[in-house]
Amino acid sequence: MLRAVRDQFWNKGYAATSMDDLMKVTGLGKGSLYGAFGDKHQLFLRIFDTYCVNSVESVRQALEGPDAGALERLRRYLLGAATASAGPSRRGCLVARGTAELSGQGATDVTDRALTAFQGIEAHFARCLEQAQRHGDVAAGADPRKLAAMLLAVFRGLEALGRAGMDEASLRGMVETALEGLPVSARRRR
Amino acid sequence: MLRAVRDQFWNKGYAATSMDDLMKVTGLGKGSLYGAFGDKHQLFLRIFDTYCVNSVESVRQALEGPDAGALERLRRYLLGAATASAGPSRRGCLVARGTAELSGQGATDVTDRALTAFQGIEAHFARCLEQAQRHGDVAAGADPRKLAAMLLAVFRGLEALGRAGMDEASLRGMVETALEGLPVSARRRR
DNA sequence: AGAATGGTGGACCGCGCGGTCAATAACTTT
DNA sequence: AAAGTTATTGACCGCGCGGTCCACCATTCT
Repeated sequence: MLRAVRDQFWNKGYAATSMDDLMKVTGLGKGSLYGAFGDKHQLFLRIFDTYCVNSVESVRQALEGPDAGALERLRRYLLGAATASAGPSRRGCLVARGTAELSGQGATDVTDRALTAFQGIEAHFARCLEQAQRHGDVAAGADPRKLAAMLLAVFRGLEALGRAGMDEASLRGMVETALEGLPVSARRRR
Repeated sequence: MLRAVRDQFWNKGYAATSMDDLMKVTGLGKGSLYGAFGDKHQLFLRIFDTYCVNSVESVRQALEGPDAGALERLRRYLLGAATASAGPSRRGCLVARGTAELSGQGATDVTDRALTAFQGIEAHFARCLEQAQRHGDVAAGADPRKLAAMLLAVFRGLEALGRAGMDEASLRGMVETALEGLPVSARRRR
């Protein structure tokens, strides 16, 4: 049922979603919604929060594994994100949409959660890069955290560009180019 | 006067901006607005369009110059974007905000303009990188268009992360890291 | 000067919004 | 089975929305 609410916000945005929409989509009466969550904003926040947590968790799962395949897992994850952002599935990422819409009118509760999520994702990228470094796929001298931060920017860029309708091939190309730019350990350099 | 409308949309978003807000901010009567533009959506589109054109143009201007300083100009531009995205100025980029809010309910007129703008910016990045390549700051074998696309992703990522409240130092770091990843011509490699 | 013209303002419209609340249904307890 | 208790409902509220429309006034033409 929370999922239905989430999809509604996800598809139409915060302001464009009315409480009647939410009634229709959940099958619940208006009073029940207000009784359980108190507010449209609070309801959104609830949805947004679990979405953020899930996002970070799904990144963790996707990157989990032995040192050997770490870089490849990261690559696959980012390419998957590129494909997902591009498809005419259209909806993109709720975190991006929510922050874009609600930042700037004092909704620090929203942006704070988004920031935390982004930092969580960045941390997982960094851990994955450390693994890759340990395995020798990334140069020993490199700073995994800096690289992770930069890949996070690319990651969010994919989402933004995908929303504008950029095609899948271009987005995947960006990922490849970014990964090619990672410092490779000397013995692996072509 | 169009500037006042633009600022309103820019600060509050599309859905959250009412026609009364626009009346107040322009000093015009409602009938005048409708007489001149016909519609809230059309009015937004008008604003959005010129904003897109101006954005691309401002990139062009920022990157214009001799081959010698091309890479440095690009670097400065991206660092400036990082700083601008981070400040508690808050408003960020109207293209990003508009596409995030309006993509997905068939508003292809909005996303099309945004996509065109992004491609224009990418093209200017690529031209600048070609210059840098000609001057020997970028490896001869590299593909400036691919690099430009990747930097575009970083660029849009900065905006998205800045909106979530990420601090300026982090954003600037991402730019530096991305630029360090560019293939440097052999004779300049440390 | 007076008539014709067209751009302008803001009262006005119906609607759908976020939010409330008393009536009611469903379930628990004895 | 009856009483008590909690959860659910949808009619209802006032408001502010996007959009319309006409009286008004400044300008121009004769």
